[in-house]
Amino acid sequence: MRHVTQPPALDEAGLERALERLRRTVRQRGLKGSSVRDAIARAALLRRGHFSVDDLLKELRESGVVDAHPATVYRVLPLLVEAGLLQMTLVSKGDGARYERAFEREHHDHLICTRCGKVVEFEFEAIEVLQRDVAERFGFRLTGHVHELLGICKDCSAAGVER
Amino acid sequence: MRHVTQPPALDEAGLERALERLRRTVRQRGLKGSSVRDAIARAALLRRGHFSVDDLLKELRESGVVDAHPATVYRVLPLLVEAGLLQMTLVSKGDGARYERAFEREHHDHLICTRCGKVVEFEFEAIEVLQRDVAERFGFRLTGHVHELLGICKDCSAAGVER
DNA sequence: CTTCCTGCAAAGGCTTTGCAAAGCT
DNA sequence: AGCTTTGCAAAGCCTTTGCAGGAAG
Repeated sequence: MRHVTQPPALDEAGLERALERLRRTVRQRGLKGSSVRDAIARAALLRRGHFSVDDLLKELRESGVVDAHPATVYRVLPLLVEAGLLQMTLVSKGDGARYERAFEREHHDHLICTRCGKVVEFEFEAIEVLQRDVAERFGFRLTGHVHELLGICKDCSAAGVER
Repeated sequence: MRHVTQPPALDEAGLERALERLRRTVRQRGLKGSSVRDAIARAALLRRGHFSVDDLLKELRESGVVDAHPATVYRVLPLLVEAGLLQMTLVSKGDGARYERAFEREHHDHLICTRCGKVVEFEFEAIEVLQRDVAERFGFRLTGHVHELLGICKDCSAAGVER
C-alpha cells in the first residue's frame, strides 16, 4: 500500500503527447479538430488535483485563453475521458461531476474525510488483484471501478466531540 | 468471496424491529413521530433490490397507502439512511439516487455490467480487511465506502462484436 | 460542400427550500 | 402551546438538447 502524492504538473512534452492521443481518438471517431477543444484539454490536463466543471470554466474564462461555453465543456469532457486523458473521480460526493488527470498518472483510489473533505490518494495493488478475482469469478471483463473509502480523519476525530 | 443473493423480503417481525430502530433514531434527534414517514419506511424496507426515489413514489401512490409528496420522500430517505435502515447504492450510475435496504441484510458490494446494467452482489471479506488497513494506515476512522466494479458481463461480451 | 463544432437559449431531471396548514407530544 | 412534518409550488443546480452560424476536412 502506498500513499500517492500529487504528481507534478504535466510538462510541455507530456501535454503534447496527451494532445496527440486526443487527436488519435478524434480521428478514430471521425470527428474534426478544434482549437476550443484543445484549449479545454490543455487547461484540464494542466490542473493539479481534482476539479469540477465549474472550476475549469472559471479557469478558462479567467486565463483569457478561450471563453468556452459550459455546454461545450460538457460536450468535450466525456471525450477526454474516452481518450484516457481524464477520469471521473470523487463520485461519492454527489453534487456535480469531478475530474482529474489520468494521462501519465498512476492509478489510485481515494480516502475521504466526510467531515473536512480532506482527500488522501492511495494505491494498493493487493486490492486491485482481488477486484480482478471478483470480476473473473463472475465472468466479467473488468473495465474500471469506483472505490472510495469514507471516514473521519485524525484531525477531525481529535477536534470533534460530537458523534 | 461469495455471491450474495437477493435476501428474502423483510418479514413482519423484521419490519417491526426496523421501525423500532427508526423510532429510536427519531427520539434521539428530538423529532416527532409521523405516520407518513412510517409508511415510507415500510415501503422502502419491503422493497427487494435497488430502487430509485421515483420507484418508491410510484409504489406509494399505486399501493394507495399514502400519496406521499416527492419533497417528503426526499426529506425522509436521509433519515432512514441515518437510522441504518437503508443505504445509498449504485452511485456510479450517476443519474438519480438509488437505495437498498441495509437493515438485517449482510454487507455487500456491486459488480455492474455497463452494457446491459446487470448487477451482481458479492461479499469479499479480504477486501474489507484491506480497506480497514488503508484507513488505519492514514489515521482515518472508516465509516463507509463506495465500491463498485464496472465491466462487461459474459453475455454482453459474447453478443457484442464492438469494442 | 459536407459534416462537425460552438455558443446560445431553452428545456430537463433531480433535489432542495420557503411557506402555511396540519400533526405530534 | 410549541415544535415538527407535510404538501405545494417555486427555485436551484447540474447537465443535455435543438438550432443556426462558423470552422474543419
